[in-house]
Amino acid sequence: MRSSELFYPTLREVPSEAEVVSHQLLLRAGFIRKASGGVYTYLPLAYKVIKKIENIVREEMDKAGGQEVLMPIMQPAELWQKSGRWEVYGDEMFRLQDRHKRYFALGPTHEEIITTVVDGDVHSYRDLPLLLYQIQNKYRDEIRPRFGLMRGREFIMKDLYSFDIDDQGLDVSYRKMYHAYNQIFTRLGLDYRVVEADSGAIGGDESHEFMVLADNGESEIVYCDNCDYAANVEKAVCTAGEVQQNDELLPLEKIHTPGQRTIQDIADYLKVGKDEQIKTLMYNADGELIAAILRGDRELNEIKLKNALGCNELFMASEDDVRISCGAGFGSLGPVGMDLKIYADLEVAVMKNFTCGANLDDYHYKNVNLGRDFVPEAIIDIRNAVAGDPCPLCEGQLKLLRGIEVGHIFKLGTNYSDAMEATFRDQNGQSCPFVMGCYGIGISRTMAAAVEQNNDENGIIWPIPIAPYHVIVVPVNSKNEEQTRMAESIYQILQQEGLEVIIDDRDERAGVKFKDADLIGIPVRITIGSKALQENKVEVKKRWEKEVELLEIDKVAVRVLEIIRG
RNA sequence: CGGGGCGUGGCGCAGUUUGGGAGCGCGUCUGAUUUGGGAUCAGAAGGUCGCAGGUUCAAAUCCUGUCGCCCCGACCA
Repeated sequence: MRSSELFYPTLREVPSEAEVVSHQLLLRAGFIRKASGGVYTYLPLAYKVIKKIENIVREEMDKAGGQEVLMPIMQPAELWQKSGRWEVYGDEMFRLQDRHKRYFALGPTHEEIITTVVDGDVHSYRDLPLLLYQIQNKYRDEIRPRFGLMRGREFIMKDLYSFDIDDQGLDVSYRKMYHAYNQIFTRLGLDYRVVEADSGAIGGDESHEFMVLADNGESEIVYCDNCDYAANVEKAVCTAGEVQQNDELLPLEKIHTPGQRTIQDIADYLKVGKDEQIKTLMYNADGELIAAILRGDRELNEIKLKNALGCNELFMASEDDVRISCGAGFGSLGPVGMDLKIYADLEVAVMKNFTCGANLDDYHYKNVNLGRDFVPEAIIDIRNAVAGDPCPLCEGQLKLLRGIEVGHIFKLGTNYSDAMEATFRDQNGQSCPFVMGCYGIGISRTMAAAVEQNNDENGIIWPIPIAPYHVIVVPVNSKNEEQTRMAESIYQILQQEGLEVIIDDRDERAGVKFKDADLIGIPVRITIGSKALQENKVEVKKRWEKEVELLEIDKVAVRVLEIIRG
């Protein structure tokens, strides 16, 4: 491809709307343009990358026994009403009406459709397992689209749905996908981790997320420095820690603490450590007010609390509600004498003589002890894991990383097939619901994640497997015929070797060409300049290294192939 | 939806406080000189100041409404 003909409008300045580096670079390098919030056009370079990612995904899905289908984006409301998700999905689903006023959804996902199709034509256990997948646009009216392609309202996704006879079958399908996903992200050339995940609203008992590591990723993950354990912080198992054994229980003491509201306030005022206090958080769980207590320096994990309570809706209570039932405001709450259900974090059970609010404004208790001064409804794991926590599996310590969730695999079980009444006949002629799994990869997000992980101050550094082109040939001076001729010749040779090549044939100064080549992130650059050319040599430079190699012209193709093909 | 901010040539911004000439840098076009890291000089084109009302002799500027965008929070691949 000739630069002069390639449509890649690069920008010198950063568009002000872009905050994160992947968004900035994809805009600056002429990969994407915005149509509307969270909706983008993929220009030629971006679409090449997308297709490369898709093809790697496609190959691994096929290898794992998947069959590709294409499903409607516009889906009738009835299907969603049947599964119950027409209501559940709420404002996040795009809805539209046809001329007959019939409702449709723009598919945010395709469980309903695929389950209906399979139910219609798969009637026997003999036809299972069945693995069907699609790669296409999906739509979610995100509360807040952001970070360019990272969280769009229209995005490209691969979803595979597995249909099995029973849980054992699902285990097999799940493991196939787990393996395929590892193959995929390895082949994409990305640094990633698999973590145990919360399966969220979709339900199911096992779930893993595939995280591309990036410093400013949206998700926090913990991993063990000694074993294979890794989990989303939402899911990471926390342990109780050591009991403070030799401390005696001291008598409860009520202390006047005027104006002291926060954990920090009390730490300063009473000279007690944050880890010697407990905080009391009030939640509304399906309409019932409950208290969650944990060590003063810890953060509550709402997902863990929600899972433990088994409730549908969980949100922080208003201060007014709290005052009515506890008699005090947020800064002075505590479990002692509280008339609500109290859920204590595991750590609270091993603390002794701690400090907390007294349910009376401007008063706190000292030397509170669980069991003696109050009895919780349950003692459970409800805090966020932090770096330095003990690994739940071994003697190691947990470390913290940030990542971008690019893949997520779920065991759905019979949640959808039950709702959709999708069944087959087993060996005994019994009608059974399909046992399902669902396995997603955010294709467009993966492109953004790749940029997020691979860039420097000059631009993108594409991993070779997904680079839009392998090589860019740059004659330094476009007016120099000898250089131009040599550039054209190398361009031809490399193409004949099956490489994807750009030749920068524009009448631009060398600086402009170098800047653009770096910005769009082509892995290998071949520079043809006068000095080297006199010795019959050209420069080969890898995008991710500073050094250049001076090579005889007839050695260039071999060297480039070596770099690209490994 | 709550909080904050922004809409002015393609991009980045000033001008709005205190109403009266629509400006700057980059980019684009023409010509010349340049050619190893986003050149220089000379010239040129390009804007309903997001949109709709209102106030005023006069509105980018003041008022009301509305649309869009960005950031923080709850949601998620």
